[in-house]
Amino acid sequence: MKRTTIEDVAALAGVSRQTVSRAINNKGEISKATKEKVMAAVAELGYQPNRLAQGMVTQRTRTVGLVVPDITNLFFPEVARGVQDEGRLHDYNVLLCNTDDEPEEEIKTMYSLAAQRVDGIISMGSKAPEEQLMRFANTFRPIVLINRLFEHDHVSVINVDNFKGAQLAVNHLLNQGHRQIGMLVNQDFTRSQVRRVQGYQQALAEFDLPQNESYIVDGAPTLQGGYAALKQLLSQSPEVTAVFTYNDLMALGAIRAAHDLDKKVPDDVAIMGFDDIGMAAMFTPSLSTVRVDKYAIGQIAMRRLLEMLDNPNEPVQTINIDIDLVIRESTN
Amino acid sequence: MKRTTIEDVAALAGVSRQTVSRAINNKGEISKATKEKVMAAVAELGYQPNRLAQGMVTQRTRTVGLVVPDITNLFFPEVARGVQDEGRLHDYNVLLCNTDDEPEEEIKTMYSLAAQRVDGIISMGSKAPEEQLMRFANTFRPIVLINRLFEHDHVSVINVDNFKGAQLAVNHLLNQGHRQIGMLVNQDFTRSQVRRVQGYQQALAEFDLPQNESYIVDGAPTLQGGYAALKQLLSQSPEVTAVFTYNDLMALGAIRAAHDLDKKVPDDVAIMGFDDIGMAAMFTPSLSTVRVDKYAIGQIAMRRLLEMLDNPNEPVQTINIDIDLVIRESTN
DNA sequence: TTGAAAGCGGTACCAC
DNA sequence: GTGGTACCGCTTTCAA
Repeated sequence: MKRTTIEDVAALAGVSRQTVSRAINNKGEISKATKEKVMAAVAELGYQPNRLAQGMVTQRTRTVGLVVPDITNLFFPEVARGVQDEGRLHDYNVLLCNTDDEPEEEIKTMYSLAAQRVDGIISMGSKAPEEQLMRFANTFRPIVLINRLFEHDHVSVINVDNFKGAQLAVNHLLNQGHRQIGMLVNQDFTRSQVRRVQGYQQALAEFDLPQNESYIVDGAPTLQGGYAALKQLLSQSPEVTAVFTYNDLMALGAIRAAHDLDKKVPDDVAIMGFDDIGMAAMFTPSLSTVRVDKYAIGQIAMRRLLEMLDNPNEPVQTINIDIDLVIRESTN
Repeated sequence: MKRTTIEDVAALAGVSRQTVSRAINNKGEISKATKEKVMAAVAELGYQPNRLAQGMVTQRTRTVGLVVPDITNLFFPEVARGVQDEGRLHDYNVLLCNTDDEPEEEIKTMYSLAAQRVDGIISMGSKAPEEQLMRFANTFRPIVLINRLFEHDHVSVINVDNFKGAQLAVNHLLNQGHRQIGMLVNQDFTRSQVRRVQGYQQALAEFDLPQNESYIVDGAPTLQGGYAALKQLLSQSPEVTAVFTYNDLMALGAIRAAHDLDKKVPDDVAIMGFDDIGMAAMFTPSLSTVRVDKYAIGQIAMRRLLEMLDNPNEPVQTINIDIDLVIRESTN
């Protein structure tokens, strides 16, 4: 299917290609009459410039890459929307890639995006080894990393205040009178995971409570993971009366597990999540959690990327996203 | 940041550009010795071919466009994963676009994807006017449409058996003894919406039950929409004992609404959804629903697109995706 | 087996 | 104000 080119438009309008280009891009001097003639031809042929060709010469593709562990995880679609909506405002398209948390896939993906000449990359929950990420950042810019600590002058970083969030969450449980507080977490050593555990530990420490290793139970960051992890925790340590989870998905799975164990939430076990996904408010009991504005994260990341594109020499930034506590029925 | 080009590799290896191209693409005759020399240079420079340039000459970008109403809606991320995973197997990337169910945005998006020279487009839940879609299909190929009826020799269609699914669902409720059965639905006139309502009506008709217009309540296809719609339905028609919803999100919202109205599910109201999203099994009560293999839909759509790309002259296909009933706690 | 030249569809730069 | 020409980085065609 031969598509119409700038040449066709030029021929129909009886002008040169450059004139067409000027008319379309509102660039350079051009008489009103010619411009109208050209635009008429454009409309008649339904002409749209080939973005590849434009990209070749301008070295800009108006495309960014968004790398996430798994778009199926309820956290990421909202971030993706933020990125896309902000991108659309600036006529940018988004290439979405999943890594399944595999560092090699992640690195491969980033190089592939670079080969496709995206203008920038936003990567969330990166697990790539420091050194490989460094090597990549040396060859590509700009990059925005979400929830990963990293220093490089091509890389801006956006971090949720995971430590504070976890601290607030556990403090709330403590203030409710709980003293045996467990945590369900996916031990994947990402920054957000580590910080949430540290916040949990800090809160306990400030209450002069002992750190009981066996109160921290490992599990996948999913409904099923939380379900299994709570069952394990309660069978090992039946004295536990409250649980803080790595994310809402795990928390909702845990609530179901409690239900299946004939434990009432929050009377027998209080459960507190992290993220505030849409489902959290509708669940029965509705979930107390730490709210993270996922959409805003996406928006901010995209804005940062565009700024870096416009001002390549400006120093990179580290942005902290604030969080707050949402108390619902699952804690009391 | 100047990236290394084929020229750099050629210079380092001491050969011409075409020889490098041949070595990389395993195309044409080339001696083993030269090839090794070239590959060494490629490795040393970390060279990756510019995909834009490749696309310009081959007229293939190895990129497809995926158009969805809203990636935030739990149904779509799984389909997107199916598309991407299948795409990745063939070295394809996916441009993801949201339309927010706005026909104009949808059409604009498709033209924009065409301008970016994606090799094909997969569009889900299209609401674009027939005539505009037709005009677009005349200028672009190939296209795969999911859940929209459309005939064009550039367009393959994938349909979930919505009619049968709705029929099965309502039949189950009828077999449980329910006779006052309501439906909560987003009246957006998409194919899937219309067919699900028709299936509901057909099931009632086959039981010689009257069609009560006021039993069909309109609502957004979201948690909140289902929540509000159930409240409205029960206040208008308190005699209703069972409800079938357009999708699981509405069903889960409805369950919460029933809870807030002090109605037991399923004892006071039975609730049946559609889609079987991951959350359905974890909710309390867990949700009876019509299972749709969303991941498979994405996979199949991508495969179909690749086939159409490989065999442009083969006639297009219409593929039906089968469904089945999953009975859980919310009906009995 | 290898290289030179043309061209994909645009834009930038420089004449006129 | 408008047109000619070079060139972005690659593959295809054809000649050597």
